[in-house]
Amino acid sequence: MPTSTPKRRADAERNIETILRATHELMAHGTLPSMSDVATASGIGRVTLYSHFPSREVLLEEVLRRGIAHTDQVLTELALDEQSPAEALALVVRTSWPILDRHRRVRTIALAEIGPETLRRQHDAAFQHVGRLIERGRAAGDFRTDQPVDWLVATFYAILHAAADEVDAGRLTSADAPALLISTLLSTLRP
Amino acid sequence: MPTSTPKRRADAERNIETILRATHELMAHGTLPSMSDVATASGIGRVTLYSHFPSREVLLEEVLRRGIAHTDQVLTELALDEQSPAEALALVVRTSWPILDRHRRVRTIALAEIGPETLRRQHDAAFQHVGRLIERGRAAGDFRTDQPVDWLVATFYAILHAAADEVDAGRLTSADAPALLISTLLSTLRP
DNA sequence: GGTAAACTATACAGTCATGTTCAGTTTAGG
DNA sequence: CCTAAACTGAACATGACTGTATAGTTTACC
Repeated sequence: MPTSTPKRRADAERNIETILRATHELMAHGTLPSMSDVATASGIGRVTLYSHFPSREVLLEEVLRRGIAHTDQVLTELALDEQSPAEALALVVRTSWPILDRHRRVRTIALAEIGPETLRRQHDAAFQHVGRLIERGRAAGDFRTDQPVDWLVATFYAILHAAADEVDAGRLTSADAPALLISTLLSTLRP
Repeated sequence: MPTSTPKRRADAERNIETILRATHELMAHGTLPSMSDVATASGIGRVTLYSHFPSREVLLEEVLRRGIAHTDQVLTELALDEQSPAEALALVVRTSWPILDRHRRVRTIALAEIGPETLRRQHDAAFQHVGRLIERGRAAGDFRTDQPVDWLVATFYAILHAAADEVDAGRLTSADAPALLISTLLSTLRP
């Protein structure tokens, strides 16, 4: 579905893209940017910025929405259903890892500004991929059935984020992470 | 060691206590409080507040420091070394759980204000209890040795926090959490 | 009961961010 | 090439917060 097209001029379109990219960049760097920060970083006037995004909240939400939509698309393209549960899990980890590495801080920063419930709702799409995967694994007898699926999904993402934090702290290299993750995740999922 | 006693009057002492409690309360409620907020919530004048804590940063750090010191003390008193590793793990979970429930948000809120490195340094004390426990379990052959201890500790806390988040989200009850946690944690730690 | 410590309210200075208005310039696109 | 869309900087109004200073009142404690 094409996003509703209110006949924007090409330069406007381009600037919006620039703004969103710059905002993401700033957030990924760890700071909650002010509108002035965004304008400066984008090389765009503050007034123009406001003409595209009526408030900072809207801007941040849009940055988040795009990131999650992107992740969702990538996970969808993996065609997880065509693999065995264990293979699919490894695939998800190896694919999600570099993406997570880029989006993790954005999520944390946004968390402070917009509510956790908004964030959660946005995230649900991505969560569902893992949820389906786990349910399939349970049906096939590969994964444990003595704990709620919700909990297994929650631990899955918690462990993923833990790895990201460990990389940040310098106690783990980004290259070592996937293997370690798959090993730990299988431990939590196996019967 | 008695904290250095610069001859404060009893009412001052009492007010400081009140301020710290109120600040903790506000942070636990999910908001990063301003100095005015703290003063109002404490029923104490803003000027008095400043006379005890020269800046907001100092106040927040002190709140955090006390929380961690308290946790550390509780964990120390458990005498973990006198139990088997698996029993000690269960004990840590059951003990840490209610404490975590009260301090988790404080930590998140503080994170936004003071740097992550300050927070990390403060947290290290608590982490060491779990670190020692895991190393002891490895030596006894009860816990796995194919992953770094640092990683096992990181997953331990990540899973604990995940449970807290699930309770927040209403997908898990606080009462069910400990059993689920112990089960999951043992899965990640067993060889 | 006297004195210094501690508290209070009010007021002020300074900073920073948000969002808006205006008047003027550039540029996309038919 | 013309016009409307898009952009620009400068200025303005507003509000929140941080700290500090002042002058006066209450209270702990010897």
